[in-house]
Amino acid sequence: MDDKFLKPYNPQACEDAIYERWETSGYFNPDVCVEKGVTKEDAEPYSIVLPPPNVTGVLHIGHAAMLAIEDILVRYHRMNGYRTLWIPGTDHAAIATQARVEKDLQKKEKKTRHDLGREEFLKRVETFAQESHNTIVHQVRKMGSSLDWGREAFTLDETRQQAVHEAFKRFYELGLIVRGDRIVNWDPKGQTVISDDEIVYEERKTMFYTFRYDKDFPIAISTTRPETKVGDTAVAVHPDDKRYKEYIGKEFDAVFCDVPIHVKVIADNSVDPEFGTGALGVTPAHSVADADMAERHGLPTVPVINEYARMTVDGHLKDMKVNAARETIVGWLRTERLMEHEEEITQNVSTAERTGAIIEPLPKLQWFVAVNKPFVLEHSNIPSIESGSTTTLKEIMRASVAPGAIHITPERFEKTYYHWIDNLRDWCISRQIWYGHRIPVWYKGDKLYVGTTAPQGEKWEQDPDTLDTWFSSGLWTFSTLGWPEDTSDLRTYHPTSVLETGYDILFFWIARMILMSGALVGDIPFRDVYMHGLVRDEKGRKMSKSIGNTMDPLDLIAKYGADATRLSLIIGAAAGNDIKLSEQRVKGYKNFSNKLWNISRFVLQYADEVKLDLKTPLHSDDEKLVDELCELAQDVTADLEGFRLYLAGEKLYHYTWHRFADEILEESKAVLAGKDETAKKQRVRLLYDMLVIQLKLLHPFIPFVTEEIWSALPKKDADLLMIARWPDTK
RNA sequence: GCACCCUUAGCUCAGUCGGUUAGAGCGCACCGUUCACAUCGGUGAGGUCGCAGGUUCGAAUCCUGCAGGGUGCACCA
Repeated sequence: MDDKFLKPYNPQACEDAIYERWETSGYFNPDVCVEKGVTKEDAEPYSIVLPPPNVTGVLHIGHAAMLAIEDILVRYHRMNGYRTLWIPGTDHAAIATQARVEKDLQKKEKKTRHDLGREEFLKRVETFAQESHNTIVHQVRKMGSSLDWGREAFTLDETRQQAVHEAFKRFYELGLIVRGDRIVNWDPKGQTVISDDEIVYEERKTMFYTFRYDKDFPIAISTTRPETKVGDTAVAVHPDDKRYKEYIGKEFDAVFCDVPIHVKVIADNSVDPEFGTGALGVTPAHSVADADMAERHGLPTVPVINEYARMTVDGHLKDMKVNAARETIVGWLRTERLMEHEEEITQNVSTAERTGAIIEPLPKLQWFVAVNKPFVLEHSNIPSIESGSTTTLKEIMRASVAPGAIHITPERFEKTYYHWIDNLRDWCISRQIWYGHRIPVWYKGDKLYVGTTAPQGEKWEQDPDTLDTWFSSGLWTFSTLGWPEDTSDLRTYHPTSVLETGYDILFFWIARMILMSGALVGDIPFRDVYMHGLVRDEKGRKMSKSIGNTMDPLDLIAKYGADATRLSLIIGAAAGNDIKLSEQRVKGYKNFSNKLWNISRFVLQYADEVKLDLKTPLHSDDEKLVDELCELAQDVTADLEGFRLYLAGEKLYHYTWHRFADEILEESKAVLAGKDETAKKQRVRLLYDMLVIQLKLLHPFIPFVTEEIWSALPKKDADLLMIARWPDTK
């Protein structure tokens, strides 16, 4: 027996060396596995792309959970002989990374990005991104992740750049990317457009004012934003509202707080006659709903607020911030005795997720992905969409999540997904930031060129904007496999097997990958979606820096080992359910590693003593014990296939500790201390076999300690446990 | 407003989509320990499965309603 068993298991002393052994073995790469006969060339492929962590800093505990889950799936399939590929990568996270660097710049040098200029600023961001990348990759290795590092990708590297340009070009040619002057969500603090999904609604108390534009105006209107009323071009009422019927179609002039306005009274079904006065001022330039109404009625659009959330009208409101303008107008309404009613209401205010600023809806010329526009999908493997048929991106998204295509675990998220699709509007993809994929469009006068490289000839100016970061991450399942080239990786590993991620990112990312893959590859991007929950603190609060309750995965690994950290994130975490993590839990699982260590010590000690011989027949009474373990193996296998990792982990934990150690080993002591040499040999062979099976079953969950024990086994069917055969469950 | 989820032991949660006396971990109480392991072992207490109905031979599990908690989407000016 190896002397190392005389001391308690010490993860810190073993883990790095074990990872090194795995990595140099080359088995993380399926091609090597085929080469060395670990798996067959025609074996079924199994692939996962790692959801790329943002290069904004360090990994958090949620990433650790993600890595643990995916590594379990990957190791399990590798041990089952699949050609198993898990691709690593990182995400440039355009807006988040840029914001992070800008913040540092402001803090340390008191400079803005404009002080440095585009080129110099981008260099800074790239340096930061590189450092951040290195930290992340180190952390990912620490978790024991069996990723094929030779295939590592970055959402902003050269290969992915090509994929992005190609994708943009194809979408443009299909008419799915359009440029338009539409109302967008403008973040006045970040000075960029953001998508609907980057908005967070916050409940706030606001005053709700009811007033008239001027003394002679026949209809009173209500609003929470009086400052936008200088941009009104209509008053809308319900067509059946008797109170206002006589005014429909009439036009009025008024001077509203020093600003001359011209409004027409229109009838529109979207107006709720019960709400407020039943009449609303229509501001086509600063409200999406009003813009829709303006389009229906052919109303003019009068912008009155600019990108800095200041008023653009003439008169004494000019250049005022919107809040100040609101106060001025409210004061004016009161003195003029135009105010009829004021009350406090709670309202959902749209704020930018990244900066916290209140969103200002503004009309801007931007690029959009048209989700409802029909186009011909040349080639399709998506059920219910035939090759060459006319469809829409929305239809692709809907049809892709269905029996025979993508299955989401837990299933309830499928409903949430459909619900979201139904409410989906065109996706604004241009951003006024510098870090990211520059939009592959060039302008010269009124000419426009869309291509993967700059056009020939002089004086072409590239669009200064960059793409929404989700545009490039949407391509992730196939851009990592070499698309748009027709690579063997792409043919073999796409669609990928599973996409595993947190449920908070279902719409941002999953829906977009389905959209991209459907339109560009004509196929689903993955067969299964597995969603894990949020890791919360022991009181159930979200972990956040401001509360100070974050847990650093590297700290936990340093204290308790990667295996314990992994188990604590798996057991008790059913799909889609949040998990409450406390350090005590992690500590408990460290004890488990040591328990397994001591079990091994006990068995190996006797294996030495009786000169273990695997040809020794089992005692007939003992077959029941083997059957019982096989039943467990069957159970665990079924749980892994069904994504019930928490159950599989718990069953193994329980069996090893409370059945195998507490009962089977305890009962064995009498035999092993006895004088019947044959019985002893039989019992040792039994225990050894059972230990080997347990090590294999436990390996995906706690790879380090099992591999470390494996290296000390006198007899085994593989050099490394990571490529040993999964126990035959029959 | 629309939709989804949750409510089971003191705490955190399972209960694999109807089937015998409802389980685990932690915690608690008591006992034990000359050795694989104190990073231990044994024993035990503890549950009207949120509430009220219904379906069924049988319900923690299915249906309806109610109460409390949470999440997503939309949003009325």
